[in-house]
Amino acid sequence: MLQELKENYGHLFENELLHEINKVGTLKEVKEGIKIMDIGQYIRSMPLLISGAIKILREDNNGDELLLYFLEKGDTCAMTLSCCLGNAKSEIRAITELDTKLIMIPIQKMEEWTAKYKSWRNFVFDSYHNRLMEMLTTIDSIAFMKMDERLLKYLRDKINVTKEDVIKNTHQEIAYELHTSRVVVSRLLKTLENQGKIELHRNHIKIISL
Amino acid sequence: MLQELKENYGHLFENELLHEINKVGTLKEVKEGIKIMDIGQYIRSMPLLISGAIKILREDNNGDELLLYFLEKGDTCAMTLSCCLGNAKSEIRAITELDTKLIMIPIQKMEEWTAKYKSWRNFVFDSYHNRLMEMLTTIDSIAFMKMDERLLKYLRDKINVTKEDVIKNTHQEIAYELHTSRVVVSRLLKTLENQGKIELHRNHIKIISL
DNA sequence: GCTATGCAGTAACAAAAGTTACACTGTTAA
DNA sequence: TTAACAGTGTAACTTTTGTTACTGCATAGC
Repeated sequence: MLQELKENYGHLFENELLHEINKVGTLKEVKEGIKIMDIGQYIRSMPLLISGAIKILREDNNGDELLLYFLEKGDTCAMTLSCCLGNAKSEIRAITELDTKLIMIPIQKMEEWTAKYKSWRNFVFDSYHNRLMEMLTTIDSIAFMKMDERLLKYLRDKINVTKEDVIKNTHQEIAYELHTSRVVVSRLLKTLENQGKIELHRNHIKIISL
Repeated sequence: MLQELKENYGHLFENELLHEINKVGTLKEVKEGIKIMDIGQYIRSMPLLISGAIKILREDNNGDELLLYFLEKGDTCAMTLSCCLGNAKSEIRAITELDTKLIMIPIQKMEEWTAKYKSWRNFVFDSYHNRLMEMLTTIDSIAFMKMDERLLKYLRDKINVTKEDVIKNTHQEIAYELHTSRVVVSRLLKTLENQGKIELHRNHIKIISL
């Protein structure tokens, strides 16, 4: 684990902290599509992403979903940080988008390290900053953009995360994450296909140029 | 200023920190309707709210606005915190909603106090937490609610902040903050009036029961 | 092979929101 | 006093999004 830690967090944390993380953290490998945190669940540990990606979703009372953003290598979940401190329940759902490696750190260490290591404080503040900025981007999307633009952004974000030119999702799944209906997604995807930007296939979408 | 500090932040900060704030902070009184921070502006100090309220707005490329949330007594602006650390520009606009008293703290103190005072760290983390939660609420509104519900929530939030039963805004101003059109706001307000929930007047709205 | 099922395409329609246009009414400024 | 203007009410219309319904097609399981 120390090897992976150094590769991904070596530039951020001093050696002493890296060794502390190595001592108390546990490496977890999670397959794609696994729910690793749900709304209302209590949070006992904090994840540091080593590889892969996690999608963060919000849900309303009716069970309607919305994709908020992705977490990637070097990220941590600011929502988790946030909830740790308040000893509160999770407000979001987290599902692995890819096969993912992460180091789980017991929340007790949080406060200790925040006092002890400046690099840890900076990391935590940076995480909060990044998440606030992502949330602003999300708000921009749903407040200011029409569904066709939002769909385009969705496709772009997706290939950015997966590093592939094929999106393996059904129209229904995309509809859930954008909080719209399958028919609307099919309609808009079809016009993108007519514009030569994508190719539609059963269960996957080939990206030509976005 | 020390008096006001103790009243509003005495339960949060130890005496030593209160005195430090008193030493380096400057008390500012700002009239209602003043823009105290704009998008793209650099941030040099951090505000602690003593009284009044500030509304935080987001704007897109076309100049379209959206109200994100209000800051009140005891709050600080997590966006400011966030930008201080990154030495970045403001991503939001801040306008006083009421006559407002605040203490401005030079950003240099931020890091020093974060290392030195546990209570300050907790305050900063709490602020981040609160802001993330507000952002989630905002996302819930625009993603899951129809315009009529959003308008109702807007009116409720407004009277919560101002502690009055009269909202002194034109339909056009409300439309800007909800990012919709004046006609739509007039239409929805009229149905609320027909339901006996409000009374419409020129330049103000009387709240009956929401 | 056949059938059940899930996925995608499409039409037709409904609802919500946005737009344009214009009338009316207080208020303000000349 | 009168003209200009800002704020509001409302109708008519368009656009966008959501809904329902039905089709065909591919695949998995029998």
